[in-house]
Amino acid sequence: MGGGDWRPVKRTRTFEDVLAQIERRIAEDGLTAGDRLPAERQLAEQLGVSRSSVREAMRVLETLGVVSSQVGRGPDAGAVLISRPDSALTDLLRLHLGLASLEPREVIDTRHMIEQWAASRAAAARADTSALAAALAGMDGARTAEEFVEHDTAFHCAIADASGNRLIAAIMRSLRDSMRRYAVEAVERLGDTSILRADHVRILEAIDRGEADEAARATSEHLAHAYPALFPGEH
Amino acid sequence: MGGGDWRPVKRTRTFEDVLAQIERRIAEDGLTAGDRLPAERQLAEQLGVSRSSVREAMRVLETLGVVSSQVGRGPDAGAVLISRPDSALTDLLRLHLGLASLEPREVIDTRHMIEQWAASRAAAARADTSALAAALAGMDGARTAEEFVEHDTAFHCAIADASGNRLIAAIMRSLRDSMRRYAVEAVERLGDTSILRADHVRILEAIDRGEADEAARATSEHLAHAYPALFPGEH
DNA sequence: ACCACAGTATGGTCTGACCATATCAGGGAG
DNA sequence: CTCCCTGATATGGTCAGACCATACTGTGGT
Repeated sequence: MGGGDWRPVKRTRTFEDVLAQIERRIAEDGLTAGDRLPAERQLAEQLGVSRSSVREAMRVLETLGVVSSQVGRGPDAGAVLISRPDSALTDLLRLHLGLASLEPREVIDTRHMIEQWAASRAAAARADTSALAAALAGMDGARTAEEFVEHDTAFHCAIADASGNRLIAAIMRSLRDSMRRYAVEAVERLGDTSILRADHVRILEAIDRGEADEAARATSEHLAHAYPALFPGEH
Repeated sequence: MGGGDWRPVKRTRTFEDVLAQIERRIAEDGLTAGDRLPAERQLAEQLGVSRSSVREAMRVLETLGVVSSQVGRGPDAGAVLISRPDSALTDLLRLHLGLASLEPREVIDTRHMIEQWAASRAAAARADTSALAAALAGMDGARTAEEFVEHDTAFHCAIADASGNRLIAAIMRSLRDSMRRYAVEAVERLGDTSILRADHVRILEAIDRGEADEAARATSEHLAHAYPALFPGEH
């Protein structure tokens, strides 16, 4: 073990270099959603790497919800910058739940925290509640548990949207997506959803009146009602 | 344009099939962190696809913090299942911040929400505070802004860890990582960090005494102190 | 018992080819 | 002139095969 001045020939993989270059270009050129990246073959030539490496970098960016690749020709073809953190977060949560490295309880608690915060914020900002009302109406017309959960999800995501924080909204949407299966089971187990409906109305009205504390409280109690159905074994 | 029974030859890309297969295998075989996936060539042969497609799937899983690839030979080589949502979240946030699809304010608010919740939870659970104390000591010995922020980050992440929710902790870590640059600038702008230190002591003691509300309040006020330095332009 | 060295399985990269798709550019029919 | 058909073309998606660097494994010699 000689001196400490050893230097690795190569620390980063080629596709990581490509990623760094693309990220640098995004920052320097001020690219935003909607702008196009060079074609794969072109990018490979520009950076002096193979197309495979460029493709692997593209896959990473696509996974992170930063680009969308379209085949064909024309203005819409190629790699276009987008901004869709939602699906990336959803995939991330789903996989880590599958690996049992995250427990449902942790996801539920996170959702509780977010939702309470969002409801309070939405009320304070006197946000528009038409989306919430529409989701509520959808829940009334639901004929199956799946359909009910669909509109329930829309309701709760609408609250997150109304908070005005897109990061919160994206996390909320991902949490709901990754928990969808559990939610459907819970609704089926519950049977009567009238209590949930009353909760929703209370939340909506609190936001409508701009009562932040009441909105947070109503949300918290609503989730307390829903929890036993989600965790039938616990108490 | 004949009848409507047209069937697409292929709706999903090959690497997406591979991803689905791997995910299915994880679920069915109950694989968890530490288990190994088959080698790329072997997987390609098993699934009847090219190695490139397998590699692209691997890149996705790696991006999501689900596998780690090691070259060479032996028990530690190959694709090993891991569970590291942190880096994936960090990359996601950093890129979307760079795309200007997320504003710093949204990240800051999210952090505020999380930290308040975590402090309250940690206090309620009477969590061990030795990690917090250690981080606090590190801040006292810090000679540069970078060093200070380093230990400050450790302090706040320790609170998130103490909440017992790994998802929250992962989000917290990612938020801090993606905001590191701003934090360093803020500390340099602030100069005197004695106020921050007093805040930290107050938070730590509240958690130590199990006073959840006081812990949340102290955290909130601490962040209120730090905000002006983060957004010097606003008021 | 130890060590040096060839063997080998692994991921990382490159090349070149072919396919499917979607637009684009012309040319012919009306 | 307009409309539609058709071939050219640019794009991502996939494949096959090769080579390299790395890191363990086993073997044979000391």
